[in-house]
Amino acid sequence: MKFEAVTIKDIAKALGLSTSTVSRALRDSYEISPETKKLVLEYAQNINYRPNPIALSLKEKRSRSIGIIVCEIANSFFSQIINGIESIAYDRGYNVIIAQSHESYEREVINTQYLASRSIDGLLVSVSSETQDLHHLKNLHERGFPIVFFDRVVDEIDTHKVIVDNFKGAYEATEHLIKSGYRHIANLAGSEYLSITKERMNGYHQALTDNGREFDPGYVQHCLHGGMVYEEVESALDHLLTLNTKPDAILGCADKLTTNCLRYFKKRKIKVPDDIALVGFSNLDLTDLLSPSLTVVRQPAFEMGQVSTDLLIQLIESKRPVKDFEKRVLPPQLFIRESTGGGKS
Amino acid sequence: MKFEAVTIKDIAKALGLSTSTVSRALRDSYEISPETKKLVLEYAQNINYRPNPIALSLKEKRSRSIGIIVCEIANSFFSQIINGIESIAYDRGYNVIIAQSHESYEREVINTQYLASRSIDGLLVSVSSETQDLHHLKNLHERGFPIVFFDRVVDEIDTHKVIVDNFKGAYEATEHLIKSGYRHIANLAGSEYLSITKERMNGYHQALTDNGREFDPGYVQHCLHGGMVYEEVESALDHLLTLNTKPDAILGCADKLTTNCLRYFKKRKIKVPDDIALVGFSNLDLTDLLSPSLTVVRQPAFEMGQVSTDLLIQLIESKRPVKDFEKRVLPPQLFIRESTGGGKS
DNA sequence: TTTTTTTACGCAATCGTTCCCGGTAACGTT
DNA sequence: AACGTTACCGGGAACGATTGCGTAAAAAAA
Repeated sequence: MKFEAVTIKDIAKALGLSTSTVSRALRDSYEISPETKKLVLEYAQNINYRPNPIALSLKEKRSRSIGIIVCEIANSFFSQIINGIESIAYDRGYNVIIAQSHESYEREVINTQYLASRSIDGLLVSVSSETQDLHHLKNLHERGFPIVFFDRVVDEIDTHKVIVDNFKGAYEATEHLIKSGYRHIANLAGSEYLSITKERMNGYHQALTDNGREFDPGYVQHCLHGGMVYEEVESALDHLLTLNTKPDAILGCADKLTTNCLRYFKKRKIKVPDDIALVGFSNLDLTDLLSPSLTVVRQPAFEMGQVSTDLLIQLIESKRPVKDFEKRVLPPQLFIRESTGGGKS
Repeated sequence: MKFEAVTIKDIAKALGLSTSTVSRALRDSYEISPETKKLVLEYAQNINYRPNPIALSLKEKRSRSIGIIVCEIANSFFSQIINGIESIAYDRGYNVIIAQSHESYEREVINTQYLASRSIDGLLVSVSSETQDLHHLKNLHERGFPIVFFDRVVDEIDTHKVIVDNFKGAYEATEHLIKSGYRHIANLAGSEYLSITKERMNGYHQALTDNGREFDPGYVQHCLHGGMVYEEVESALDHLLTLNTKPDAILGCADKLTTNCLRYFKKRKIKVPDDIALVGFSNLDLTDLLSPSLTVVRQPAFEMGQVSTDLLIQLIESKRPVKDFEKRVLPPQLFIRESTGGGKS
């Protein structure tokens, strides 16, 4: 079942003109008389002519679309980022194609190749939890393909990057726990390969030492898939809760890590914050409605999407190769609620 | 900064062949000798040749991509649907382009036109809350453009449709409330224009009358933007709670309607389910973690995405115009939890 | 040896659009 | 009258790939 669109040729034929003339008339060229222009424009309007973007892409060697690679769109943080990306991209006349890795390295590679072969003009990437090897992206980057990393960035590739101050976020969250009187703070961390995991780990570490606590590696548990797999969280917590001195507070370093942690506690009837406190990185819109309401580090996701897209489009539209790359750091925000014994709200 | 891809011409030149030969060799045509094939294939492999999909699209008059129009991807129900769509689409070699209406009719129209002009092969649509006029879609449909509606469907356009049994979902939820002893059940409904609103309304109505209750229109409050705007929910609830006989239970007919309802109760310190019970349509993954845990009608979102995509691709790949359209109805599922006085879980 | 068939490849058109050329009027300048 | 300008428009190549058709050489059949 095909769908026949009207082309510039149809207009030319109908009006007894050449395609060149029609094309120029439509683009308002000075070489075309006002009468002809009017004629063409009106006719085009009538039959609802739309230029074929495929043909344009072929000619201009650009598709005016950008690819996004994220782990999961069913994740508030990333869907908010995508909204930010969209808001800028559409304004600047770019289309957006989203691909999900579902935290799988393999799918990330496939998606990258797929998007690259779809002749997109640039790529916005947040790598998967599993990703260590970066050849799939390095390859593109070396051939001059515009890439911007956001949130989960990588050191090995030199290009624009947009992140939040994960160090600060984790630092403040940890310090808040300490100031609230918690003594044994565990870190439920994501994949060790991720930049965000390391940065948050450092913030956690620093907050501990700055406040005269010692950093105990035994209190750190990594979940490779960042909480996507409940069993990973379960076994991490099982481990933490069998330690000699059980932690009395937990820092959840990702959205699903935090909510699954809460789910675990609920299942075991462990009271938060009475038995154990919980603070987590989360961009969910309803952490205030959870039981108990969650103290969270919230990230400016929408803004992150906007900034990344702006940088990417700069890269795409730059006449000559860009060599000076920047790293934008956005501030996170701590919301104190019941799960750390904080105020109701 | 452009990115030069290797073309079939480059291969032809390098190997001293014509482009036709190279093309045929790559497509494994019988007209090409085994040696030439091997030569071409190996060289193509070496320089990492990928056929230009834009050129292919132009030639074949199809882009192997489908458009999706939803109100919001930052909504579990829709992001789950999108995952379902993706899972089928990618398997069948289709790309997916997502556009959000944000419940705005205007943006829906713009997005439709945008997608249509992007030469997508078909469209998967769930209309916005505001949508009444359907010219933008009718237009395409009449010109033979493949469209499949899901969730929020429209009567005026005859094509494949995939929905859940909203009547049943609302009926069972309402009946559950009645059986649980609630006497005055209000309906916090979405936009009056939406099919799902009407169907759920009917289920609610029928459950009341089947159980010897009378249907009181005063207990029905519509929110045009389906809970996206908190103030709409607020004023609806304000109204309901000033009635002479206040409702003692509420049926929230959309995800955000339900969560914002809960937010309202929390703000006013209204106890659920003691002061008032709440059951809602929701596909959130953490309704079990809310305070109180929510009794919900859950919809098979992923499956809905799969079925819709399958039908759309059938439409796209059908040789002749399809005249026989089907309406698939998927079953919803009721999960009973604390918010209606139900079991812990 | 001649004719026919097969094999293996190239030429050129095509998809929709843009844009470099080139061409032809009409008009103005010397 | 001869030439230069300007205004306006068309021809055709190009973008990357596919494909129907034509054809040379090689192989098979006569």
